Amino acid sequence: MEQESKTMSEFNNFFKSAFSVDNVIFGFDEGDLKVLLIKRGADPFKGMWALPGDLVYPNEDLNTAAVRVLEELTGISDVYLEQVRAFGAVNRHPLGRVITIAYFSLININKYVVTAASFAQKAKWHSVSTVKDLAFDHNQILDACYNLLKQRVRTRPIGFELLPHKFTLTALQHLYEAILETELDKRNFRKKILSMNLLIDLNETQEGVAHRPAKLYKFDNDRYDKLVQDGFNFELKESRRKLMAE
Amino acid sequence: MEQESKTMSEFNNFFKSAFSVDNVIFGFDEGDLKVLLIKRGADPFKGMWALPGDLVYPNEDLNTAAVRVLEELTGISDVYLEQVRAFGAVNRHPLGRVITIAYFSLININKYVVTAASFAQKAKWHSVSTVKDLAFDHNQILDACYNLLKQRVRTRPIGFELLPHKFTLTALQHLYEAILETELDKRNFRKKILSMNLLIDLNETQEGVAHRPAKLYKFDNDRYDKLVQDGFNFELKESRRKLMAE
DNA sequence: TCAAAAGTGTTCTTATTACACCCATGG
DNA sequence: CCATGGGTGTAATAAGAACACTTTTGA
Repeated sequence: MEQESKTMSEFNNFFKSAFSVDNVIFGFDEGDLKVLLIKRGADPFKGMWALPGDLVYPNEDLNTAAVRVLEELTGISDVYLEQVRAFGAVNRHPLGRVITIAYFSLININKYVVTAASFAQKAKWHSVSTVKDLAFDHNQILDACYNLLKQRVRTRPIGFELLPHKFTLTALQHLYEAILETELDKRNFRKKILSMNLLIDLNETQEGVAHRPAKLYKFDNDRYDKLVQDGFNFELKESRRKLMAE
Repeated sequence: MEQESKTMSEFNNFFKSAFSVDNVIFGFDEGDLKVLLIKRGADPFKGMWALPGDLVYPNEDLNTAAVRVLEELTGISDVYLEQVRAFGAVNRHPLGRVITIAYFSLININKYVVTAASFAQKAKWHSVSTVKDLAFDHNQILDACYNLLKQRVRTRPIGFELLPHKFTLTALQHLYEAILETELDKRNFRKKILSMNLLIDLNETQEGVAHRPAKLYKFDNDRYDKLVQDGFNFELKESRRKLMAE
């Protein structure tokens, strides 16, 4: 950062801008990857769907602001949250120079509670695959966040963040298939996932399903924390059968 | 982005902040990964080394500002440049609320020309491995950029950006070894690199070296552009011998 | 003729892929 | 007893890793 050569008045000119955070909140439901959007109640872009976000308070860290936006809207905190990048095109905001820092977060959609904020802002889950025409540059932001999610999910075991505490291997596979927009081979998927020893077999099964009940697992946080230090790999490949068929 | 519920005066309060870009400019010389730093001539942090950066002009895109900083300092434009992320801790800048957007760029160090700006700012190349005690939060920024570089270099063929137009396979291997801080097996490295068909054999050799002269290659941009569309993989692994020896 | 780096293949091991049938439950 | 999804193993292929000697040049 370098402003030595600027006069004080020049320097002050720069302080006419603001920054915001926008949060791409992902959830998983009915075999489908969802994103939480709000309907704008005022101009600009009144009536359009937009990513939840807010201006960052003068004495607030960026991450804190992103957590706050999430918490006010969903009632949830303590979730997976990651900064993606800044979006700062000059004309991205009609009311002034506002750059935004994009985050994505992964929540277990069942924990979502309708808060006053989400009610007032008409928050609603949308299938990621069908979202279009968002306010501001939010389509671009969503694309960037979704692309990073695809990459992350192949290289870090963060998919679990989108599922309930107890889940079946089939649910996990469907989650990966939804995020990666591909099909995975069931046996290879299970072999790979189980060989990582990141799942704990709960010795419980589903109840009330009209077929053989599946075993339930939970994610092994302790073991994961240990593995993280070595930078282990967590890579998933798609079934070639489906690729050939295309 | 959401500021519907704020009054105009509240809204204006937010416009008391500024943003900057900081650019981690990497070069490669004498088998060593370098970063271009400037010595600060004024407070805050007078006399300390810092990343080159500047406040973003009110009518300037973030990327444009990053390119400008690079060009003013080095005389070079049209290089590999990528945004890393924003750094926005409340107290990261002593003079006010200034968030910064970090970029990294890769330049062929031989193309670097000492500009008036770089002279005035006492710009100097430092070995990345020995940098310490930078101004502001620039150590943190450098770390983040270096980590992303390590990842990028394993998955995208961008290493060539740091080399002269014509280079030897050994030079390329040394570059990768310097960036990844590891040793690579010569035969496996060559096999892998050549099997990608991203290098063009120039049918030329080094001159004036006191040993068997190496063949010169250049990067095949056209072929790379074609491959990019499929999202091909470009992965390098280190020699296990060295890992075992540790 | 020596020093210094260039160049080159094969074997072993590990990881990935393809693939099909029986099992347990509820209705 | 049927429909539905759960659960399992093996063989073939591909990719990665280990490893050592000969070649070419300038000094």
